[in-house]
Amino acid sequence: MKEKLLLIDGHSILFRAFYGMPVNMTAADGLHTNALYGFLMILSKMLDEERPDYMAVTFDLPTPTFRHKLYPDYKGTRSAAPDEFREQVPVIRSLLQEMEIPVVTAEGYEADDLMGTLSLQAEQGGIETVILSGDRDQLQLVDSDVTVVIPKTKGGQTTYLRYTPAEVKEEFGVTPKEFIELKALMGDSSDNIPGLPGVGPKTAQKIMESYGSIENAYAHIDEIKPKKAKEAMADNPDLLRLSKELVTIVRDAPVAFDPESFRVGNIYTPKAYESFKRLGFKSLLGRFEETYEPSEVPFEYTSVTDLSEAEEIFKEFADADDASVAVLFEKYHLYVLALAYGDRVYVMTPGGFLTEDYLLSKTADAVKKRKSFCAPDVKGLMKLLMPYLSYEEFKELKPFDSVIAAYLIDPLKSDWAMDAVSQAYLGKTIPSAKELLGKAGMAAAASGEEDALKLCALEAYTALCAHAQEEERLRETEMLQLFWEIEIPLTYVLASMERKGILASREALKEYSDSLSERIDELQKEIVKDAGREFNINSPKQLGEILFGEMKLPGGKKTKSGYSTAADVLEKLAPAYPIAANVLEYRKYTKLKSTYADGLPSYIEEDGRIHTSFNQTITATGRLSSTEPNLQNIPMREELGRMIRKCFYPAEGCVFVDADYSQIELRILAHMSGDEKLIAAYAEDKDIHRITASLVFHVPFDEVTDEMRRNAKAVNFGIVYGISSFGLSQGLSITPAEARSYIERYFETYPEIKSFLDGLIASAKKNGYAVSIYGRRRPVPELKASNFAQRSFGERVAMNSPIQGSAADIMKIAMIRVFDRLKRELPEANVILQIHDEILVEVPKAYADRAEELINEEMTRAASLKVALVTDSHQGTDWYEAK
DNA sequence: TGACTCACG
DNA sequence: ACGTACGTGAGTCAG
Repeated sequence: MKEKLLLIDGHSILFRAFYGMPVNMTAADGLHTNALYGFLMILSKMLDEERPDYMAVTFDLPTPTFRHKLYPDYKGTRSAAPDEFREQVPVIRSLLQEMEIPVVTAEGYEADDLMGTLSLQAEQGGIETVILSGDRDQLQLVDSDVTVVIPKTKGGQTTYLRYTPAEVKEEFGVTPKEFIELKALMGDSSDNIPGLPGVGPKTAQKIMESYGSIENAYAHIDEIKPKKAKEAMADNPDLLRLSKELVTIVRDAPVAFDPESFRVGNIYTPKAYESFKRLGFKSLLGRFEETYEPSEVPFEYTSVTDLSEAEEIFKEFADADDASVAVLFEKYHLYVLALAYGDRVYVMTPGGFLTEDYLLSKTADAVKKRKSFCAPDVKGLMKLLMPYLSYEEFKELKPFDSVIAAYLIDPLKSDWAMDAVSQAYLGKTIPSAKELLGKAGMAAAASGEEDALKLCALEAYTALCAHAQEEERLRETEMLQLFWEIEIPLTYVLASMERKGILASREALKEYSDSLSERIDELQKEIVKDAGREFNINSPKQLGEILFGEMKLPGGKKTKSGYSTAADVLEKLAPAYPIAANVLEYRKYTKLKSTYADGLPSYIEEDGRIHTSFNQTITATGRLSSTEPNLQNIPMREELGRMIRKCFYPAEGCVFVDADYSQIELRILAHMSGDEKLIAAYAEDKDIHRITASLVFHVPFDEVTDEMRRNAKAVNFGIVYGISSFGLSQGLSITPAEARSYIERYFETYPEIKSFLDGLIASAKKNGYAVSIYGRRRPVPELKASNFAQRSFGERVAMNSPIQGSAADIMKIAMIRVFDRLKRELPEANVILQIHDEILVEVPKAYADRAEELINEEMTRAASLKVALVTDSHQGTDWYEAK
């Protein structure tokens, strides 16, 4: 078995990776990382599959090469690569260095020449070579010892084309050696190699096939077929000679194959681990044999068990200039408390004289005394301190939440945690919670394991160290007000909602589940009967093969892994094919059963309630999200699913009051755009979709048909999502051309909306971010992409984010005000859920009317816009009835 | 773990 | 010509 050398064309693979990956991948500091990530994926795949003994990566240098001297216009047609790409080039060089992979360059030569030279030297040493490149420029090097591999991305899947001499011959009809002259004849527009005027790939191939070489072709010049080619050859011998010289890869460049330094070693080095982590390549970290936990961050913490010592520490904490508090807890039980101030970090766990009650009450007293402090997770802290700290007292505090601050500054990173804060603001790598708690999770903290104490200490310490810089960044980005007046007050509201939870009936869910099972069984039998054999209906792969492969239903391929069986595909088939209709119904029922009827009971706690988590640092637009379980996607649109809401009910003697904003996003659009017609339409307080239809289709209000209204409604939605004719055509099942005409008519009707939306795109392009009414920012890096699809996405995001983000801001303000008002005037009432434009409140029957009035009042007053904010509200003895 | 599907606003 | 509606989270399958 011969030894093997892997040569990588660094620039072209990086470039290929750049277009193969979404451009919105960035590290915490905003550096684009898509090409880097793609490069590393390709690299690791090649190492796995090729198992080379030696490797090197070659790069061009920016200085002119001998080819430029021959022909000053060489590569002259090339336009500059996008900035998002260029910033990644130096980073890949340093990553390679950290991975101890040799990088080869030479003044005056291109990467191709270096690969040509190294592969020749390898060949002479009895070593075979695999060249990995993003383009076909190196095919002339292919021989029995040299293979060229080209990654090809198709539908998200990367495959690798391997070129041996046979494959070159098959695809281009020439041997690799002849490929040089083929290319000289046809030229190359990307390198601006002239070639013969009027001769393209077809003619060039024909000439090479017939005569085998340019020299021989000249010998038979009279026979050459297309007259144009003959004349071109006769007229331009010099040009052809030049072209050949330009395309010929040099095989004696001043570089040397050095077996010692090219030997493949462990590329997963400690330094590379550091960088991968910094760049956010989490999925690659698993490849490191051991975790290279860096140079420990220089910090020490002291474990405190002595009561008098603790007293002293709480006192010092209360008096220090700045101070930080972190907790590890579960279900309102404190496991670990860490206090940091000055250069000290103290850790305490409940036990002995330091009871949980003591620690929490002392912490509450201390923060009340000092008012201002920072914490990695204010909401979590409040969930613990709530019994010791009233809402009135909370309002006096200035708790700086490190993670919320980091999220506001970079909301595209949806998994902010303290390790990321440390990386972004202190430039230091610290272990994540997951790493330190290990498999045991919070149980490690419950049992007081050393690593759990360390985690808590590290988080408190990091919050303290990052505080000043984060606050400064909030100031620079003009988000301090958003932070202090909306996000921070909201933490207490959310803590209260999560603590309270919502009652759910196990029995009712079980009954519902059983009723679904009956129909599921029927449908399954029916589907299997139609299919002619047993198969797993839940497997899209198997289902696709049955429907489109075996049963030959029309509809063809769509996804990368086979046939699409998504609802919109099956809906088209349903009228003609009962099996498609049955699968749709089967999916509806199994979804309801597995996700809701069978999924929810496991979240019901001893108090009979489900305590969801409202996450404040996930979404790109400023909305909340709900997890474990997600109570923001409980079925609503169809009656069958909606029945699940009967399983959620208020406490004994209470009712639900549910209030939602009416079309808040469209109203925000009216406000932000200032469009007079839309504002007037809302002022009349009539059906907005009908008014839009009337104006767009030029018919009197009362003569608007249902179809016209439906279309107008879809256009209204489309506007909010960032309109595109294709998207609207999908939504309405019409052609893009028809959709385009609807949009045009819409913009004729509401001209100020058109200019407003254009302005949003322009502003996001100029600033690099979209911004809500309250100054919430969302970066839109896609706007700079050279890829059309990505850029279009950026434009839609630029139009949608300010609207969705402002709606989120207003809802957050409303929640704070409703909560505040209820605390003061109806403390028996509890806000328990938020579903984006809706809040659900549990209140004793006797106060329900008062509560409803008050909720509506605070929600409608939450912002004063150019149009009224309107709410719809209901009362009920379960969620179904209240909505 | 990622792809697919589908529940919500 | 390119390829899409905006924002989420969870269950399931399959490699």
